[in-house]
Amino acid sequence: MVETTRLRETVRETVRDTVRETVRSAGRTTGRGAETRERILDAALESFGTIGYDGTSLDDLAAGLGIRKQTILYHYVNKRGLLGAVVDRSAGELTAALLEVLEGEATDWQRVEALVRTVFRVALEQPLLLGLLREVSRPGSPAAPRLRSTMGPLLDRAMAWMNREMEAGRMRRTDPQLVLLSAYSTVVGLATEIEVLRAAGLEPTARTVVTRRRELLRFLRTSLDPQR
Amino acid sequence: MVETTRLRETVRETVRDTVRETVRSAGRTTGRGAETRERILDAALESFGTIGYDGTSLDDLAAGLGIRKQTILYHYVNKRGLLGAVVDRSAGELTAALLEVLEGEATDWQRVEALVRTVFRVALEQPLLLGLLREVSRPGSPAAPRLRSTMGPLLDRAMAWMNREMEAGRMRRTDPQLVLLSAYSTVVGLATEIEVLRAAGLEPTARTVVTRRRELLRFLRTSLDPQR
DNA sequence: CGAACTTTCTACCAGATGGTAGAGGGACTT
DNA sequence: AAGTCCCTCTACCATCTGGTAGAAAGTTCG
Repeated sequence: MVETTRLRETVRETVRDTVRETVRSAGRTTGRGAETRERILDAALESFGTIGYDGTSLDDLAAGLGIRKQTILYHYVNKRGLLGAVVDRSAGELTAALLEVLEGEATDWQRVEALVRTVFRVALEQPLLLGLLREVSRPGSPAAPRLRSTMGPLLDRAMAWMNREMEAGRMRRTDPQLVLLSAYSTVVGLATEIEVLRAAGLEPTARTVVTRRRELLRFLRTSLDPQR
Repeated sequence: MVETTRLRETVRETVRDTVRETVRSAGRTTGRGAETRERILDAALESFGTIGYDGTSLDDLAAGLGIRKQTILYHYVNKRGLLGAVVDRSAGELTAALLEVLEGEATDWQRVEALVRTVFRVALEQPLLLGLLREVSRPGSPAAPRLRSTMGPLLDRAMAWMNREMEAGRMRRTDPQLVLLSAYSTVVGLATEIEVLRAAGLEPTARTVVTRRRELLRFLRTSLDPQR
C-alpha cells in the first residue's frame, strides 16, 4: 500500500514504453554515434549493476563519460529505455552463449554441465552482468518483463528439452521450473558473494567459484540423475 | 568513475550520521510515540526490502501509514537513520536467535545444523528480512557498515568457534571466512528465489526451501567434516 | 556550395525528494 | 492554572531528477 502512486506510474510508463522505440536510432549500427552508444551502455551496465537503477542519475552517468545527459537521452529515449538496452545487450550475450551449447552435440548430463560451465564463465568474464541480473531480478523492477521476453524463449526451450529427457527416462522426473529456479538463484547468490568479497578487498579466487560451481552441479545431478 | 559526486557525498554523510543519534528519542521505549515508531519501522522494512532504499520515498512511506513525512523525520533523524534503525532491529532479531544457538549445548556438527535451521526459520517467518538483507548487502549500500557493526561480533564469534574446532581436529581445516561467505550467499540466493517465485504467483512451498537447506547443509558438511 | 542529416550541446522546466523551522495540541506534573 | 514535555502537524525550501525545445556544429552527398 505504501507505494501506490509509484506503482501506478510504473505500470503506465511500461505500457507507453512498449509502444515507443527504445533506441531512437534503431537499426543503425554504424555512424559516429555508434561508439558513444556503446560507451553509454558500458557505463550504464556498471552503474545499474552496482548502485542500482534508482540510485543511478543520468547526470552522474553523463558526467562520468564526459558528456551531457541530453546526449544519453538522444540515443536512448529515456532512462527506462536505457535500462532496456542494457538488459537486452547483456541478456543477448548470455543467450547467444547458451544457445551455442544447446545446439552443440553434447547430450544428457554433458549438456547440463556445459550449460552450467558457460553461465559461470560468462559470469566471471563479465562480473558486471551478475550485478545487473541481481538488480533486474528484483520484483517490480522496471526491466523484469524485458528480461523475461529476452530470456523467456531460451528458458522455454530448456524446459522443453528437460521434459523430453524425462519422457525418455534419461532424466529423473521432477519439476523443471523449480530446478531452473534453484540454479538461477545459486548464480545470483554467487553474484552477491563476489561483490561482498570485493567489498572486503578480496578478489574472488578461482577456488571459491569452482567450489560453488561444483556444488551447483552436484545439486543438479542429484535432482536430475535418474539413477538416484 | 561514474558516480564520483555521489560516492563522496555518501562517505561524508556516513561520518556525520555516526556522530549524530539515529533515533531522536533514543532510550525511550514507552510513550505514545512508541507504537508509531514501530509502525514506521514495519513499513520501512517492507519498502526497503522490496523496492529498495533509493526507490523508497519518505512521502510515499508516510502516506501509506496515514501520517506526514515529518513525523517520520521526527522519530528518525533522516532517511539514512531510518534505514539504520530498520537494519539494527532486523539484524538484532537474527543475532539474538543465533546467539541462543551458540550458547546452547549443541556441539560440533549439531551446532552447525542448528545454526542453519535457525537462519532458515527466521527467513521463512520474516520473508521481508531477506529482501532487506539483499538490499543492504549491495556494495556501497548506505547501511553496509551498519550491518557489519551489528552482525560483526557474531561473525567473529562464529569464526573463533570454528577455529577452535579445527584446532581440536573436530572440524576440517579450511578458511572459515570463505565457508561463512558461501553459506551467506546461498541464503541471499534463497531470498531472490522466494521473491521470484512470488513474482511468478507461486507461494514458495516447503519443498523448495527444504531442498535448498539440505543442499546448504551438505555443502557445509563436505566443507567441515574432518572425515572426508 | 548548399541541402539534408546526425550528433552533441545550452537552456530550461515541472515535479519529486530529503530536510528544516516552528506552530499547536494533548498529557502529565507541580 | 501554568509550565513542561512529547508528538504531529503545516509551511516552506534547496536541490536533484528525468525530460523537452531547439540551437549549433559537424558530416555526407548531390
